[in-house]
Amino acid sequence: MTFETRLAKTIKLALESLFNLNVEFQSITLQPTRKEFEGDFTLVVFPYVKASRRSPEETARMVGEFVQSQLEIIASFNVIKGFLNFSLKDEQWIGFINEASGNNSYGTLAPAGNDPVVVEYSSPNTNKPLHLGHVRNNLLGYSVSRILEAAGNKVFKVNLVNDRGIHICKSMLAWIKWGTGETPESSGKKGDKLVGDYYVLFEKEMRKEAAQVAATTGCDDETARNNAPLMAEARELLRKWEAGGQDVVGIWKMMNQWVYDGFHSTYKRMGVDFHKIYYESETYLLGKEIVNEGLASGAFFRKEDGSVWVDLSDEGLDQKLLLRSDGTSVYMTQDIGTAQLRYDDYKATRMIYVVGNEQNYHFDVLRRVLGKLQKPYSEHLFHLSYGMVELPEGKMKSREGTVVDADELMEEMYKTARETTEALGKVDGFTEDEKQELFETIGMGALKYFILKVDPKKNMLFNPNESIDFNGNTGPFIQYTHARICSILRKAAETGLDKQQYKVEAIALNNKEKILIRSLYGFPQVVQQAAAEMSPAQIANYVYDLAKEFNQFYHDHSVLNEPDPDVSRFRLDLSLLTARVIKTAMGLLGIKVPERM
RNA sequence: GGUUCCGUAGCUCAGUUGGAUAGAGCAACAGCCUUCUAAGCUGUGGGUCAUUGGUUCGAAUCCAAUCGGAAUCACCA
Repeated sequence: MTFETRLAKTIKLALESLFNLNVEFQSITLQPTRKEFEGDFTLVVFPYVKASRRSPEETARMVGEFVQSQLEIIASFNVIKGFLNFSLKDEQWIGFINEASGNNSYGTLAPAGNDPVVVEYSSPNTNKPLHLGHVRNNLLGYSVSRILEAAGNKVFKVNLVNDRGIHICKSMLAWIKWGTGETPESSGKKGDKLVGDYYVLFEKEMRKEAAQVAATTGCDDETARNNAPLMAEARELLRKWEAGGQDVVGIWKMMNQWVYDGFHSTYKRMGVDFHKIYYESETYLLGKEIVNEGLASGAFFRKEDGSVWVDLSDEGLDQKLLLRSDGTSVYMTQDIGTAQLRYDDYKATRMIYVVGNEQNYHFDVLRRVLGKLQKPYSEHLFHLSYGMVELPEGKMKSREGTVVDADELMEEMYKTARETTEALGKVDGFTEDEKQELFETIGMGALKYFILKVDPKKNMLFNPNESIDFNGNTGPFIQYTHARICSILRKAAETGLDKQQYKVEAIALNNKEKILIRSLYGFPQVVQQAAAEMSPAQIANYVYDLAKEFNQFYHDHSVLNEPDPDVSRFRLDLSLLTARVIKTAMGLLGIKVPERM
């Protein structure tokens, strides 16, 4: 039973016997006492003054006295206005550290197995390399998966690759027309970059044509683009692909494989992975069947031109297209199919889609459409919607060349980590391999933390001209704190301090120790909360505070040079648990922590 | 125009589900390495929590309106 639970139970008893007031146990909320006041847990008594018919101070004093006399873990209490602050006995806190420092998986739960969750993330197109927006998506998806696992869920990470459609045909067409057989091997380019270049080439040439069309016919931009001869060729290619034309499918497979090879290395460096990869080319037909079922059951309707629609006007939305008049499927059709497939594959109780907030409307419609179909899982879809990464000049635009490429960004982070670390002279005793690994750890740590510390639903700003910081509220700051602790642990192992025992009653906690202990004590709750809200940012902010608190403790008090052997030994446990929580928390963000840096 | 989201220090962001005097980092300035790693620690300055009302013991947090910004409203994905 947690300290809070025991306190709350006694408080409930106090309210009953002192004021004849019966309150819901759940409604008694204790909060950590703010640092500027003395105490560990605070009860706000204002809600009870009506029933007590006494002043807030008097009410608090009476409850405090009752609780202190009944509950042996309480050392003292104080009252400030309507705030009742309880202090726990030191031995309780020390006992907690003693127990938790012996628990290798402190803060996380074992997977229950009966509550499978599917997290879809990444879901790239195969015509463009991954950029900063994808980085946010991937880091969020991976981290949320880890956090849900830590909260006891069985998690399946899946990726749905958008490998078909008109956009792929554009890259293919450009490669066929102007590629002269170029391959990743012959060009030395990464496969996804190569294919992306042909997509850009197509757009460039097509725009030239469109400009001519517009000049001769005087039509608007959009019409001009649709009437460009290259667009007609691309559509023809798509028809051939859908008809299963051998040569087209061959090129398609080859070029997609180049892209997958390229993505694979990007994913690997980013440290993300998947249980299963779905391909739209393999799933896009499934949605049609379901739509036809809906048509038969009357959930959907057909218009005169043959197109199929759902009417959501009774739910305050619009009519939405589900099948084109030529019978081909649209985005929504595909998502209806993949939702069903995923449900069949995993019997998931929750299906989480990590997708940008520009698709909020789409997922709102998807859930309602599945509801119309009376699918049991329609209530269990969750769109984890995240904000865009913006540059100082606004949105990233590929046309203006302001897209921040994922590979280049990671390489940049590596270089900055190397320069900074070497300038500090921190790697003198390192082998070449160890250096490489350390620079990578620090560079990726800085990048990941920078992105994950921001609340997912908010837009965030990235300024390419200012390198991501390594000081202050950053990944390297936290990594550094971990490395410092590891240094203490190594030395303690050399002197044999870690083998000794200590006497609880010989220790009186100081303020910095208490603050640190309370933070450590709160870790499991933070994990649960982050899982409930699917917010890695909560983990990030927690672990930053923890690292800061350790640094303050470290600055004011020594572990190894402490003359009192009991205190020294206890502080070693405190440090050990801090290091472990830092490592676990950073792991939930997909960030490694070095033992030396 | 409809819908959804956002607005907190010069900049980037927190703010524990309605609690005490709104916090960090960066940037600026001033200190701290003979002591477990100075990627650290300490201090100074910086705020009408967009605005106005409402709800109540109590509001950055909840409600309404207004202002400002973003996304979306395709037989694109």
